[in-house]
Amino acid sequence: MPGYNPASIEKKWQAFWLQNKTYATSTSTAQPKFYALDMFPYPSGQGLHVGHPEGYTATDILARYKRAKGFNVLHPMGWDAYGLPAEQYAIKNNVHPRETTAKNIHHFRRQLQSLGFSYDWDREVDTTDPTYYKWTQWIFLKLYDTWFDEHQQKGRPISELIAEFESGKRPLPAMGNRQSAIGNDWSSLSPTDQRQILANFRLAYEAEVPVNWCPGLGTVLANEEVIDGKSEVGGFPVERKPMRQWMLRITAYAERLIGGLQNLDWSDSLKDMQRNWIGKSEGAEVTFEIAHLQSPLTVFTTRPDTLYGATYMVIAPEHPLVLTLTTADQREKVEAYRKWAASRSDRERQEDTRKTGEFTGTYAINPVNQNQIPIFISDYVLMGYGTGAIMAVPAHDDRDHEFATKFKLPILQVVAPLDGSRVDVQQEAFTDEGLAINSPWIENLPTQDAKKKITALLEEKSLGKKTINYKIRDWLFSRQRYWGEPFPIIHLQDGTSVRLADDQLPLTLPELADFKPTGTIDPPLSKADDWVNIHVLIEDRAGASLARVVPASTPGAQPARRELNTMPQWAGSCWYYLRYTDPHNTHAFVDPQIEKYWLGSLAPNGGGVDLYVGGVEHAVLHLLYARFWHKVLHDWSLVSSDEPFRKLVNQGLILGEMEFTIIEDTTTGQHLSALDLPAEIERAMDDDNPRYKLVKLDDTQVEKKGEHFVLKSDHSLRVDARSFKMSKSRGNVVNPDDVIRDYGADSLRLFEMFMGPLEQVKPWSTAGVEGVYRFLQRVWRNLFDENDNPKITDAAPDDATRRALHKLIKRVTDDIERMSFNTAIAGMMEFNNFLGKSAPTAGSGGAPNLIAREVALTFVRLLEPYAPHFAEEVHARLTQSSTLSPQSSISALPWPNYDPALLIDVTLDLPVQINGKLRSRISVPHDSDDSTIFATTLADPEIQKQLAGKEPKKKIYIKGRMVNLVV
RNA sequence: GCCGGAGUGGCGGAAUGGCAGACGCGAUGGACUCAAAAUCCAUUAUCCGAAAGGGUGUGUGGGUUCGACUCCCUCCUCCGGCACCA
Repeated sequence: MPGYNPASIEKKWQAFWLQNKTYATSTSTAQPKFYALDMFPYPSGQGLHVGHPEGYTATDILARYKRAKGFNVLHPMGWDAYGLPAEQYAIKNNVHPRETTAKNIHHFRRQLQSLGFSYDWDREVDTTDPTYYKWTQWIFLKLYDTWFDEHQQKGRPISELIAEFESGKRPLPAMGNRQSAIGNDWSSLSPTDQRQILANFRLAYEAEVPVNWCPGLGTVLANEEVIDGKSEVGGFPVERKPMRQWMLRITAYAERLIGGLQNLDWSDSLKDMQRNWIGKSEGAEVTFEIAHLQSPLTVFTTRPDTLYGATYMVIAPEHPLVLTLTTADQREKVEAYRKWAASRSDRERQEDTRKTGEFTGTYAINPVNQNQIPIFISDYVLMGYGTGAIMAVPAHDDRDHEFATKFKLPILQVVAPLDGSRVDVQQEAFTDEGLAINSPWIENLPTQDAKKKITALLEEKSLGKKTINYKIRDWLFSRQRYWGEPFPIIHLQDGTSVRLADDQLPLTLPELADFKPTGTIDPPLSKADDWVNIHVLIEDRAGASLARVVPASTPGAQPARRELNTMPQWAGSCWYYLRYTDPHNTHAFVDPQIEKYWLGSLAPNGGGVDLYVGGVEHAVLHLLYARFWHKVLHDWSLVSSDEPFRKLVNQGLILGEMEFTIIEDTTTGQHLSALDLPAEIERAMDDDNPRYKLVKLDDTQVEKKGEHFVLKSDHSLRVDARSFKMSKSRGNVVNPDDVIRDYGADSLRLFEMFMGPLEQVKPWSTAGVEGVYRFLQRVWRNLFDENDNPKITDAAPDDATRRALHKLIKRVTDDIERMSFNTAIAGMMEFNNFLGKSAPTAGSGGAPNLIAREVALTFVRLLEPYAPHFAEEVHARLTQSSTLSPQSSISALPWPNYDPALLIDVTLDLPVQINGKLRSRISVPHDSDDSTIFATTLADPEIQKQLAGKEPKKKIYIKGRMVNLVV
């Protein structure tokens, strides 16, 4: 069958590309480089959905374009293959997660290859491969061996900290109540004590922390993985519970993680999401003495200027001083409140924010005026933020106002509006900035100045200090799961832990027949007895301990146990972009020279990945975690840039096809609008045998009336017209395999790029896929006759065609550079329509003109990044290569250049406006001077009619664009 | 509530200070066909008008400008994120 037939050509070219390694990245570092990175997928059992090809096509277009521009392009793909779903599936179906993972990877790889992406498949990485996770463990140990020097704002080797302790340059920190026993001589400490001290500094440390324990999954979850008190995966309830966990000290890097955002080419919204997550707020800590008590209480506030308005104080129920502060007669009530607050889940707390609390019976002394103010406990104050205690200023804080009103506490105004207006703070808190009043130290100062002055005074009198707080908490880094990277950590009998020696990596995951959760807090790895119980020799490395696993019979060997937790799924994705640059290195996670070439600051654009595209769902977590690891590696001079991802784009979600729906009452056959459904109907639809059902309508049954869609047959019935997120339950999921089967990969790629701007949310449209499919058909028919013989001539193209072609080159090139793919495709469609007019297809009447070979080849060269199989096939047919070689691929052709002289039209067709309204148009030679243009304009009959003899007050000519006359 | 983004035909969208609606979908009419599909041609913001032509029009109201979808201010709506973070 002649004509464009994607099914037959796509397979052929995919095989050709793989066989010839057409898209292999060069190991030479002579050329300029371009690193186009996709967020690697979790290979789920569902396979690809249409959202994947969206971002992947965008980077593929850039990769293909940059190759044609002479760049050495790194465009890799891999698998983020550890993770809960594989383990859940494995437990349910009793297969090893390794098997399902391998199967899923195979499926994903086949699907991606069927889309024609130009990945270098020799650089594939798999986070579950021991040759990969060896280095994940190695980097973890780097974090373990790092402490954060606040002064230098930099991670430094733990050995340098030891050296500072040894030399006495840094005093030994206190160790709880053993302070006096420790002394101040590092080398006289026992190894156990030394290890305990160091553990307080390491970026990777163990801590007993209240965690989100999810009994349903048998694991703890990060805060980020808990949504509304339920697990993000599976939706199981989550409870708070203190457990020993591995933590990463990401909080130490908070300031640098904020600062680093500034120079990144990321969207503002994405940067804001990261900033909000880190949650920096500047304020002051203020110390309040407690009446009749020795120990003072410190609060954090961002409004120190309202200190005179503090009429009471609140501490969190879990605050360690609660019991000390509570008087005997209040004890019973306070205890009861504490118990009640502890039993409340996060969810309940979020849903019910009405203020509750209890008076402790004790008073604090306001340091600026010596007023005694009552101390309450309440769960609206969180232990995890600031100091877990606040000064309450009900006149100027909504939450304090609500509490004060309920507990009948005094409300004292200390800030007045700037405009002199009156506010009634008894009724409502005034939270804006203004002028300080009733505040002797700062009377009449505007808020900003008042903050500065009172903070300075507090510091002077040792009553407080300027403080910065962050919302971000340390990263909970361990999971009670089987399917993850084991920690290269050994627990000794003295209760301390020690890292494994580098040369004993990778620490491979033990084979377990039964990897189900134990049902207790013990992780599944506790079942691997032989693996867990080992003997080690402890070595001393620059003062730090290191464990080496040895046979039990080895002299000096001591019994020990391995860490039973595994790392979270984020671990492997924190550094995969580095591994792609040097994926087979067995000596290092990446070779320094290679890293420098691909990510170094010597690169023209300042280092990091040149383009990173992925879903917005990773806006905070993955991107924050990866940036954190990258900065630690940078502090070790192991990577040459401070930021990993210079330019980042989030592709918009693809929604399901637009749906028109109404509701049918099945008993009466009556139709109802599906908009604003009464609650009882909505409920009834969930019944097993629903009285009401949703009726989907064809778009021919519907029309627009005013603001709304209505039924054509009944204008009074409003139709619900909406696109929904694709979901199995809605039945609106589009499978890319089906689209490829029906229209081919090129049409899928083209359509996803043509739908609209990459970053935008947009609905799927099957008719739209057909539209781009027809476009490719038309291109084919313009170039080949009904027997697939080329309608091509070697004669030079006519002037108009040449000009149109050069305009197209410029347009497509500029549009790719700014990632405006939809408009580039529109340009190619226009050009093809132009070709169709000059070379009418057979059957349409006109005598078929032949298209110049040069024009056809340049056109498909521009089309290749979007529709590579199609372009290869056309190129091969037009060049009539009988044997296919790597050089015969269209990708061996350079990107065309345009001749700027050809972009200028010989005659200008200028619109003429009078007072900004279009009235006429004139034609002038493109090089006419202003006076010629105005003369032509005034001579124009239409303009003369409009002016009716009036002389324009002002004549404006915008070069090459338009003329405007002001009368 | 706070932060960010967006409002343009029946639909997806184009135009980032200079001809609003490119391109595509859908729709309508026509050609080809015994017929259908496919393909091709034409029309397609809206109002007035037979037409020529003219008026209006980018969520709302105002402003800046010779000129505003585009910049500034007000309000409204939708989407995304955060949310008792002191």
